[in-house]
Amino acid sequence: MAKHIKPTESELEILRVLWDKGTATVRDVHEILSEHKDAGYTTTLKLMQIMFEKGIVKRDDSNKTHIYRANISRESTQQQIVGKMINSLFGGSSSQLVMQALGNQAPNKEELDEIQKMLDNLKKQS
Amino acid sequence: MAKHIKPTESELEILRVLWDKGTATVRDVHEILSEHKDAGYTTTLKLMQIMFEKGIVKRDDSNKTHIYRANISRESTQQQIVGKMINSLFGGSSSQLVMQALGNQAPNKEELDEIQKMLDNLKKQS
DNA sequence: AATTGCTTACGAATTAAATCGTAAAGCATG
DNA sequence: CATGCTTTACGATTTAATTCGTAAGCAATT
Repeated sequence: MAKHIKPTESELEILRVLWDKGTATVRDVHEILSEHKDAGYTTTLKLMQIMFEKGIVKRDDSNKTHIYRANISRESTQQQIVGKMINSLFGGSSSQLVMQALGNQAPNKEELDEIQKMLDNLKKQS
Repeated sequence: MAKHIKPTESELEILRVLWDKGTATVRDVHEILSEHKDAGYTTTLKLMQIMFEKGIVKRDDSNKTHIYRANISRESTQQQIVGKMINSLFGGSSSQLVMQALGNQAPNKEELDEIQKMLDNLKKQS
């Protein structure tokens, strides 16, 4: 079940773009990345080719300019990474992570309500 | 203020031992790590020497067998890593991370209460 | 004092990630 | 069809992290 796929830091940056846009060419991705990072076009290309080989992204290569999309979901990736972090950095205690995140950077009113709702649900079950 | 120190995966494993025990020799650390990982003794030694050069750990070398301790706190390291993750994976929304963590692995009753307390505090402020 | 065992130091090899240069192919336009 | 622009492919280099082999020092034991 667990896909054991661990995107690297750079791969995550690319995935974020693909998750946001749905589909994108190498150039699309590169333009967005280069706002905050400077690496050549072929670097982005190469990374996306490697991601394709790994199965992290899919692509439509029926045209000259290939069109990429993510092949792993944002949610499952978040879950994987958060889960690993809970274990490696918080001794398996998710509440420790929650406290840290809340203390770190407080959410606004709507977000607080959302969290409260989730908390109420969990309380009912326990 | 921000120390811009980014421990690697292996360094984090060592830090966890040091945070737990307070002080430890290379052998102490190695014994614990080798329960779950197999790498030679000198590998652990080398890593800890590098961490010393980087300033991540301190050591008392007044005796032949050096005694190490962490030089960055568990809390600040957690904060740094969680903060980075919120930005890179959750678009800056800490509540998204919180929801993910809670859904991932539900805390027990006491932990839920603790989180509730924290939430109440945040609500008062907003 | 020789042997054994544990320690640190340190160079070197390995592995993995990221970067880039160059070539070849497609396609539009003069 | 030649020129120029954009694309992919791919090998090579660079950089960083991890791993290990070997030497040297020190201390206890024989």
